Amino acid sequence: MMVESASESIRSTPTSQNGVGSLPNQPDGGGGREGGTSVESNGELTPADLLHFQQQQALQVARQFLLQQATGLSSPSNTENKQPSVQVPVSVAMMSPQMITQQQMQQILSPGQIQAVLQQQQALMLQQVRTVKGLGPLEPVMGNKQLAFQQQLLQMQQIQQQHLLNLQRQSMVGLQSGQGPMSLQNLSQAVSPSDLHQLLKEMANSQEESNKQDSLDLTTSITTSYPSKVSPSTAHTSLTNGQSVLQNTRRDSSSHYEVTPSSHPLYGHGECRWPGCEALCEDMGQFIKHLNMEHALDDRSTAQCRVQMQVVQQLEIQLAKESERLQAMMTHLHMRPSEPKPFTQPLNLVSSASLTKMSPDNYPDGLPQPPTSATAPITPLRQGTSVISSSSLPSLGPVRRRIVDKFCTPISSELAQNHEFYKNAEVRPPFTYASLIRQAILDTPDRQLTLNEIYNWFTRMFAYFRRNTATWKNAVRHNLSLHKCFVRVENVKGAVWTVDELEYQKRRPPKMTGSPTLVKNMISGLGYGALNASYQAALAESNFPLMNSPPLLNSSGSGFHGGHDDVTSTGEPGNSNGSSPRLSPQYSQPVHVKEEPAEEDVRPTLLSAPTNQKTVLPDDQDMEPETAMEDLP
DNA sequence: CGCAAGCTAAACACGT
DNA sequence: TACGTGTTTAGCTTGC
Repeated sequence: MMVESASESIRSTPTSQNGVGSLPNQPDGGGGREGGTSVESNGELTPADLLHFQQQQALQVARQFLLQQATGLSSPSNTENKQPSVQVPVSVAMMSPQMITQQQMQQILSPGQIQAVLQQQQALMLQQVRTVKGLGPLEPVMGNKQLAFQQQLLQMQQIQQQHLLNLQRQSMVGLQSGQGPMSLQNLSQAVSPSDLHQLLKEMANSQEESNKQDSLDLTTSITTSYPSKVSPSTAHTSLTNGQSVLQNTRRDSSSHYEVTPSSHPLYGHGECRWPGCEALCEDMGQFIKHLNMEHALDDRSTAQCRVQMQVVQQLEIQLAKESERLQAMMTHLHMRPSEPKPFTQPLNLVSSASLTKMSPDNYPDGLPQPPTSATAPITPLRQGTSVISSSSLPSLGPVRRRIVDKFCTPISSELAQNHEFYKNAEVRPPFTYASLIRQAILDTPDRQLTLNEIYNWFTRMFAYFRRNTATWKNAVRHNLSLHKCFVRVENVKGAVWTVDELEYQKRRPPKMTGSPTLVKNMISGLGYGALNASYQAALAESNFPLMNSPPLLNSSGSGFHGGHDDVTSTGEPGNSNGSSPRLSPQYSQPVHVKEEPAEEDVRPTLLSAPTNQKTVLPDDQDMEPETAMEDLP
């Protein structure tokens, strides 16, 4: 059977090899057409954020560049000279750009090491990029300076990718913090405008020569494994948006995207990047033709454009909102961005280690927040995947999801905070199908959904699931059938699915227990009490209604479903966390659980879920705790 | 290395 | 017959 799906396997394989795991989307990302799909998909989100992020990223790079120069470690001219002196594992060099911000590196490594890392990474990336592009080895023609700039560019692209990933993952939460100690403003203050301008200008020039094929689409870089898909133009474009200082780069002449013979914002890697279109175009000419024919000014295009505008708008709004929140959070916590803390890593690097450094309050958003962000970066780190592989993070597979689960990201919380993001961005939500299905079901007042309604919820809530329907729908069905926690009930309107909360919870604790390290870290870091407290606080703060409402206890079974389930799994596996006995079987509704793969079913008798077997749930209402939280838009 | 958990693919049964 | 819904099985990957 599997054999037959050779092509499919192949498609997914690459992704998994990347350490990203495979997603329904993955297939798309893997093969030809698919690749376009994913790429394009991401492209839909980026426009808005890009503008913001690229500014920051560019600034960051610029800052780094200046920093390096100041340190005398890596000025364009001496790039090759000094690096050999410091030995840095290639893996580190490769990872750093993706996983660690320069600040972090600076905190962890010595200047020399940092430089070495950067250089190694740059060299590697450069090589890879060139390989990808079929450019072959570096052309001798390119002077040291040019080379250096190109490297800087690559670095910038990597950073951009990283940020985009973070953005997608965190839905822009704490973006600025993610930048590290130095905020945009700080940076702009610290670095003279002229320096930045100069740097960018030069970078643009050098890049222009070497990267003519790159598209403007950042998303591509995210989805694919190509380290350098972000063309300098992208950065510039974005830059022009914010810092006036940064304007006047190569693109200053034109405020709009110009269709040069070599690049077009809607064209990249031989594919049309028009939302929803993945048409293959061998060259720019063909693309232009395609563009004019397929995407002419008509109702459809107009509608798509409108949608895109909304996406951008929403993202911008969310970014602003999240930034503001972060600001407030940091202010409240007296966290000084520039404080050189060993582990004040950007959110995306939050780990058990960093957690230990934080006080319970450090995460107003509670654990919930980090999880998402943590997932991506952490995964690669742990897995030691290369930068390249991690670059395709947007579509993390099982690994990511599992990690998230472990980090107890309350799905509801995550969703609450980022649902707009997931709704518009084709980013795979960092949750398992089971948790999503559960969320979908719990989101309804009745706590029961037909299969089709579940499908609709998926597509409504996640842009990601508007593609590859066959794949994920199959997965949904598979999950519904496979997991005991999902109970099929013959209802008036047919068969509906409900969640057996108890069963659902049952399967999670083991995980936590299973990973003593994680648990230990978390415990040591915050202590359960603290953790719980912070988590609750986070819940309370979370947008999710559910969070605010019911005390954990009530939620015991189903109530807390959303955030809680994950929470439970994480911090307080029933056993350890005495504070929140939520999981304790309080519901004694006799619902029969699926007979299936029952694990060592503890006592199926107690079902928290409003399982209405064969009939409409009478007491669904009882589960109000959940209902309360069900505010999912 | 083995196991568990997840994901994906696919075959198959049933009902509409 | 086509399609939707459910169930199952199998292969893979990843984390512990």
